[in-house]
Amino acid sequence: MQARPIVTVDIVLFTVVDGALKLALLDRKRAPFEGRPALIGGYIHPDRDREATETAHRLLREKAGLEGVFAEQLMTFSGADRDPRGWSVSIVYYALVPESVLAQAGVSKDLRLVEPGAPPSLPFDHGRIVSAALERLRGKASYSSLPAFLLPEQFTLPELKAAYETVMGTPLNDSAFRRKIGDLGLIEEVPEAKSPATAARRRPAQLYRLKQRALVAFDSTV
Amino acid sequence: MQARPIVTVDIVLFTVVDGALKLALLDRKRAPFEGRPALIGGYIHPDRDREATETAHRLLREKAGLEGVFAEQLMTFSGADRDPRGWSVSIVYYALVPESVLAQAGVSKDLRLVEPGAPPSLPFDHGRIVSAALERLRGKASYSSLPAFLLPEQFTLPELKAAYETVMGTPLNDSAFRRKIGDLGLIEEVPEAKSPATAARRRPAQLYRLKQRALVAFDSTV
DNA sequence: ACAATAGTGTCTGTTAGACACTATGCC
DNA sequence: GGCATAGTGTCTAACAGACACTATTGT
Repeated sequence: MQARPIVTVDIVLFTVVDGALKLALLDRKRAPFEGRPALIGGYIHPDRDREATETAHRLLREKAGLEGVFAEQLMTFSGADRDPRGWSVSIVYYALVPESVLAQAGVSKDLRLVEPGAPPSLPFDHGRIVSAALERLRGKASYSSLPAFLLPEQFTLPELKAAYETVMGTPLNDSAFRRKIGDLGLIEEVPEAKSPATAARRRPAQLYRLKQRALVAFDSTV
Repeated sequence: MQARPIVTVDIVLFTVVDGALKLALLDRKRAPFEGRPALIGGYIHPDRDREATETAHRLLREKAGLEGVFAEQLMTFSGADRDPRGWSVSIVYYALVPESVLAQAGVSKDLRLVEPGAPPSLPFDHGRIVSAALERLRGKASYSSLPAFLLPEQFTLPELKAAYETVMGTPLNDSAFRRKIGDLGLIEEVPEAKSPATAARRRPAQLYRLKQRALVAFDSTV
């Protein structure tokens, strides 16, 4: 029997701050590359994780203090050269979290938010992984309600539109956006709920949330 | 340090026979599930494979006698319960091969071609894997030249259209199909080449092939 | 000439973007 | 009333499906 490869899970964690997409990194606590910012990652614990998805959520909890975050498998990177410890496999997830959640108590203050398009030089093949995650996020955003996971549980359509624009990097047409969102049928009105008409704002907006089935849909694959 | 999971690569191999999509299975040579038909699979050999994609191609070569087949990563399945040998990770690829290649000398005669929509009961979680592969194939076919990999290197537009229809399971409009294929820009005419006007056929058709860049595009991810 | 398949042109209904318009709140 | 943001209605241009038409071969 051959030696088995090392198996890890890595997470490309995205959020939106001030209308800009950000990538969350953590400084590595151990060799190799100790002290350098890198994707959130760790070993699979066969005795604690029933599945790699559980590893991903455990890592988000233990390393970042994040609970119940949206995460989906991106793809698996492998090879002899990507990790100095030897032949390795990394099952990579991408995750989306609202900025408001990052501000909550219990969430790691060590998370570094960087520009995902031009991140600092990253260890392993994490640079390539981030590129692949960005591409997937953009590709999938346009025909799904993915960007909603960057917002609080309840959100207005203008907020959702801004989240799409941030992810895609291009402005959208307002009425076309509303039509499309309606056609997708993934979100629903929160009855009787209007956004607070805060300070500079004027007319309050209708609040929406993801339909339950939309959440379920995202548990399965691609 | 924890025990490492078992790491395997499995391949969902598709072909088209008489206008019907088929899934190729191999009888397992070893326990567990010895003798039962299953996906083509095997261990990563860290000393021989530089990358999981190389494992996939090596398995296609060693177990099925297939060389240079189109293969792309689908996703990774993992967990404590999917393999009786213990906590396991399977990096799954799907592959497309023309029927003509399966008929060549050197290709394993043990390949069993079955209906992918209703395959025999499969060991491990291979049933779920096949469903996911079918879904991906259908989802991706419509905006790519994927079905061309089910055809010989040179093919006519009517053949390509038939391949699309087989994969998608629905008839397509002819002129719309030609427009779309042209817009995608993934195939090119083979200069001066017409299909032979065989027996029952009348007017010969222009031959096409995938552009080189289309082949490259498929090496990267989703 | 005719049968059969390859390939093109055009008509039409649907959809996405542009943009002007109305609606609702605070001051 | 004025201003800012929310939300709607409508016009138009691009596109996909339908389908009739032309083109090219073997017999």
